[in-house]
Amino acid sequence: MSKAAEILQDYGLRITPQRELIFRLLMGSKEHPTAEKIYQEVSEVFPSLSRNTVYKTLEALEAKGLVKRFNTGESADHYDANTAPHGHITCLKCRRVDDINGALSSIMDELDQKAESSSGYQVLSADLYFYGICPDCR
Amino acid sequence: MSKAAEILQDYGLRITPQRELIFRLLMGSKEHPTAEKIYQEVSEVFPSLSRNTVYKTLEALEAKGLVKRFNTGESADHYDANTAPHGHITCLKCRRVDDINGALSSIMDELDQKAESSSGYQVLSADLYFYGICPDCR
DNA sequence: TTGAATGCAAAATATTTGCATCTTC
DNA sequence: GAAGATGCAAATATTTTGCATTCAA
Repeated sequence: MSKAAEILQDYGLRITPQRELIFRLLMGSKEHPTAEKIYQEVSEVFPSLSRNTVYKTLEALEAKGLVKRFNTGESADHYDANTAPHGHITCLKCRRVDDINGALSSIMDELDQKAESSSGYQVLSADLYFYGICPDCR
Repeated sequence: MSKAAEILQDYGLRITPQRELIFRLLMGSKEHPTAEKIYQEVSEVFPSLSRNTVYKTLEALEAKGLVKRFNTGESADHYDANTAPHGHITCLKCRRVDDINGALSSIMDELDQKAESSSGYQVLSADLYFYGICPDCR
């Protein structure tokens, strides 16, 4: 059984070929694909795949916390199977989205605390989005 | 001439009653309304207002940097006339969105630098979104 | 008076829903 | 066998586009 399938099982999700491939693709990608991108890739393997299944699958994965959905200012949402807290950076020219892992973790706590004390909210999570120009576009 | 109208003029935007009211409403609001919310409020004053005008107006304001558009995970985008860098915090229960002003500014630079050196991007801006439970919902 | 703003209708995009069929457990 | 997943079609929600009319400068 694939790693993806194991995780699905651990989280009480049924293993179907479509679902496993969608999740596997997300786990193995650093590209934060949109639902449409996933649909296009997976439907090459399962030509009968419907977008509905992609959305339902992503919804199920999101509900279990296995993927995270986010938006960088474009129309379509992006999905990410990297569930460790991390930031994202979007290139304003080519629109690619990269992860910022680790580098920020030391400041995150401080950030959360300041947000909490200044807002009066109980802070549960934070999303950090950076915008700029990627190395390739410069 | 209203403050809002003055700013519109300064930025080379024509002053129309609809546009002025939309911008005035955004400047005077701490509620980060959606396009639909703005449409509903402004169409009470101008019953013939079309959504198109709201979107076009927001687009013009955004292009001049007078308002900022963002998304907190819901379907509709929010608009904010507070253009100074600041964070947002969304209540996961009631979905209200508050500003986090000032409190974070001291860390922002450090954050940008870490993002820049870890990603190789040239960082131009950052958006910080916090999620939690607001004082009223606790 | 001229270029931009408005309003209406229709289109485009992304996502969700209803439901019948099929599959996993 | 039952609960859940899939796929198709249609619906919804948000935003954009085309175009004729009106208005601000």
